[in-house]
Amino acid sequence: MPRILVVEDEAAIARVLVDNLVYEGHEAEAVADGAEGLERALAIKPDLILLDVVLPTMDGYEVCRRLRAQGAATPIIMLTARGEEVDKVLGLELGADDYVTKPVGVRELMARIKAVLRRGKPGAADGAVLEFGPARIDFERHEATVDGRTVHLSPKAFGVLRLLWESGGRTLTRAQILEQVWGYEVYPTTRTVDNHIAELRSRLEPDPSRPRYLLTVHGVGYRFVE
Amino acid sequence: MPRILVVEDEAAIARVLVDNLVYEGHEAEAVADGAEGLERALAIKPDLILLDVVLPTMDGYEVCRRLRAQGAATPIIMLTARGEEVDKVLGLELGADDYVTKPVGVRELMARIKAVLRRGKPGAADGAVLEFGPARIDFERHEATVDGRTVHLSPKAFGVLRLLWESGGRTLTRAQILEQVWGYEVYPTTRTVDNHIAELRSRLEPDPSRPRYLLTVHGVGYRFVE
DNA sequence: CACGTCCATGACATATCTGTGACAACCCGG
DNA sequence: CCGGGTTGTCACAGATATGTCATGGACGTG
Repeated sequence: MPRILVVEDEAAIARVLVDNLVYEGHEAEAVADGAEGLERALAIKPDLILLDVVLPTMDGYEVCRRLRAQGAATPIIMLTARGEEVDKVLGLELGADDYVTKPVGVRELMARIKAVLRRGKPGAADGAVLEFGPARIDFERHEATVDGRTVHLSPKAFGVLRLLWESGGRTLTRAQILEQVWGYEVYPTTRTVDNHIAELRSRLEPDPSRPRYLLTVHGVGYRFVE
Repeated sequence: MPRILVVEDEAAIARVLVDNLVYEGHEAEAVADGAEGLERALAIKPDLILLDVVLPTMDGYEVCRRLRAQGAATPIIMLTARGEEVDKVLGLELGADDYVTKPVGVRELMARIKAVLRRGKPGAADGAVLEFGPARIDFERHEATVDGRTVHLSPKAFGVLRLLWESGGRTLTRAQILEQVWGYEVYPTTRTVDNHIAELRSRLEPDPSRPRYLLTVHGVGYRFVE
């Protein structure tokens, strides 16, 4: 479960953010000033930081800079008031991964958080390449090859495979897969997942009728083993 | 240890840059205006100069031009705001070795610095020519030829192609392409990207209806393979 | 001011993806 | 070995995404 640190001095805003983050299934914690934010960030090593620019004791820019100076690669989304010097924020994106202007719709913010988290997933930056058997999948390039020949995979298939891979062998239910790959809004039938699994098998498994990597866990869901 | 001069008037950005450079094991120094930058560059003969375009007293273009006029071969990376006159930087043969648009990820910038330093001096011509199939694109000169015959490419098309090329085969979404080539202020429809891809294909691909180099990744975006 | 280039937009045709349902094959516990 | 629930497979049609083209406006030039 992604752990998110909110650094925001306005209590009302902080509360809204934390509530929503928790509702979305994240683990969220808020602190109210810059120095404390920096400290907590280093202590709990969150997966993402929502960082207000205007803060007591130390402003957001400074917190961001210091974190980076210490080599922290944690994704950071800066929160700026509208009309604030956007250029400054943008220039400073030399450290931040995204920025949003307040007031911001919660939904949009959550979407950006998802985007940043996904982007920062293990391997997203460098070699997001999965190899098993004769297959080789480069998620960065959206390219899949089997025995050197490129095979075509649909976007959804890529998504499912990536999720299963990133889950490191754990079994996921169809509902979990739908939630992760499709999103929270649209819920197709769980049978739909089967189809994409079938696609993956038929194109990647050496013997599609006898899956060796994309395994069915009867009564539960699917899992991927390298 | 490589010595790097940063010419950047916004203190916050300069600080971030210097911090990161030092963190990466370089020797870094920053000055805040153009005239001073020119002076320091001649005085300390750095191994690389990071040069902002917008500067007090003398803009980056001018600094670059004057340095070259004096025979300085120091590699220069220009920092421009997104969507700013990239053409100018590239086309005017100012003698810059690379350019990056702000905001830029620290990681990417450091990578480019490393690349430029490794490249040594011959720099300029080195990385700016793309050849694939019958096509040859010289980004320095804004010149494209197919089978020896010159073909015309619009500035935007050049930008798109260069971005895709520099992305080394990664798939970029239309939004990413817009962000990088157009800038963050103006957001044309994502369909606009399609048009420029179409232009590139119709002029560079041997068989425009069956693209071999400029590939579509359905549901995601585009990528370029040599 | 007329001209040409560049470029964003929209409409349309086409290609591709996706969800669904039906049925067969399968698994597993009685 | 049987039966109920689960999964594999397939084809189809609706939904989406993309290729393509024409239009008109913006801009710079002569």
